[in-house]
Amino acid sequence: MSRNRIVDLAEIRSNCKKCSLFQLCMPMGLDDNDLEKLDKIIKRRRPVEKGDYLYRMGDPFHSVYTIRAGSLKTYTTNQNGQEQIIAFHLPGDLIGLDAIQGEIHTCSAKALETISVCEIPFDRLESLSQKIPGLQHHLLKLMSEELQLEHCHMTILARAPVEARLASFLTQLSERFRARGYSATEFNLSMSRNDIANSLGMAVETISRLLSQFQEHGLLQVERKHVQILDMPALVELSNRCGPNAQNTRDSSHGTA
Amino acid sequence: MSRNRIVDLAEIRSNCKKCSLFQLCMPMGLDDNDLEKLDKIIKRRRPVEKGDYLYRMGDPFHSVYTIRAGSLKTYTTNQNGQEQIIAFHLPGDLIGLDAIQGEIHTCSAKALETISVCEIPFDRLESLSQKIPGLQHHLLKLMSEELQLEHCHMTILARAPVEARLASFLTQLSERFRARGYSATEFNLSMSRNDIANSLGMAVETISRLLSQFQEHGLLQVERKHVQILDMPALVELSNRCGPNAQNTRDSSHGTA
DNA sequence: CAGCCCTCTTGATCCAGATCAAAGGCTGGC
DNA sequence: GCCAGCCTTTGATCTGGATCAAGAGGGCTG
Repeated sequence: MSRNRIVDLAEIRSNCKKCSLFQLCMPMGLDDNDLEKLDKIIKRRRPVEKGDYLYRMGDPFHSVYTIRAGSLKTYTTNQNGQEQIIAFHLPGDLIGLDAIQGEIHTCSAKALETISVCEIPFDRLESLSQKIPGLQHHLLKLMSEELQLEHCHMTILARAPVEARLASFLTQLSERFRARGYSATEFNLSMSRNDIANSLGMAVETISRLLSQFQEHGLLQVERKHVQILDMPALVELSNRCGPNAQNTRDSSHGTA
Repeated sequence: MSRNRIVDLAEIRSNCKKCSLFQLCMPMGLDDNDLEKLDKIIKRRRPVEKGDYLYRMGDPFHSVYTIRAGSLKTYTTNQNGQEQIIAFHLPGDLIGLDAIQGEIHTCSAKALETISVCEIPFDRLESLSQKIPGLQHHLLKLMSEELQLEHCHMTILARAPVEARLASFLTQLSERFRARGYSATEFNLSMSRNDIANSLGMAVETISRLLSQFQEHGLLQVERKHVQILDMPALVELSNRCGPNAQNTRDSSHGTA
């Protein structure tokens, strides 16, 4: 199981200071002393296999997690057992902060592929951030950012036509890849069409149709999980157009507006 | 303008310790010493009139606000000028924390009626919470709670049929009134039907029709802004049923399932 | 007090996108 | 290497809720 992961494990043992994701997950401007303190409270965990849970809705809350590699989804489950995906998370993301209130996880976190994470016991993080002002600010900032992202997502869910939803999903993902030093125009989707549909409040069939349509219109190239964005400005334009008449804006020869 | 508000102003000048909302907006367990420190950084502001802004999207972020009386809505505006309501806020709510990241307000906050608020300069709140562990924890907890509420809202926006959306809105509002010591079954809606529709991702007409329908089914009594809930269990049931066949569950004689 | 405007309600129609159906492709297991 | 099962795509149909339309009621203004 872990035989072919020895290299990963070795890498995982490296400390915060050497971690390439450090700038994403933790505050700039911590001095070496603070860094060491932080490093001490972090537990490196064994990789989590695809489909496994980092935590489940209802679990007691003890730790938050930063993703070192791979991606995962967080989702809630309602009375009828239907799941609703809240967000997808990429390397550098800090997850679990939504469970501080109530001290019970209100989402489940499931790996979309094999992932590795750092576990940070929350009580220790909290007392550490009591001592390190930059850390406290960083935590608040991260939660604030999460709120902003969700506001954006809510806006999309409430009003946007399907084209805008998918375009928005793709451009946002692209932006996040760019921020992590990956290509912004070419990437692999770690989530299924079903997951995309779920997170955007749509049907799988609609996702599939739209991807084909986007490809036809020359916005992107899609082959199974692999996506190459060809016309980013058009996609961005589409994603902003949450109003009426959100059709192809590039080729206006047969546009409706 | 403020001539008929002298009494309010007097009340507003009272300090945190005497404030009836204190338990809602600030952490339990602060000792008198801490309380005084907190009290010192809080500015009491003149009432904000109905329709006025506490802050606007794009404004630089300096302060967070606790609502002392009245209610307001926060909303974002997209490229096309369409607004999307993020949330309604009641007395005791602390708002503005979503602007920490970026230090620019990403929502506008507009009074639904005349409100009074306490303004808390964020930098001072932050350094104070650096000294008072309970305060830091409280801030984190409040943001965590906000995240949870938004997850819930997102779930509703993504999937729920209109009956569930409205039922959920009403039961949540009821719950919040109860938490503030008001009646959970009889209250006035400070927001217009339009605002309700907007926040739930629906059309005004649908809100209107559903309210009539709920009334016909004996779930509630509604007269303009005034609402009296008659069958809370049924409403709760409706609101949980985010799945298919979310019709009247009480009278199963003509149910579809 | 009349008039206007704005919010709300109710009815009729329409359509975006869900659902139903069915046929490929991959992928993982044996 | 082959089979089973899932994921994805594409087409056909259906429907929930939006949109369009038209009053009705309330409240603010002059």
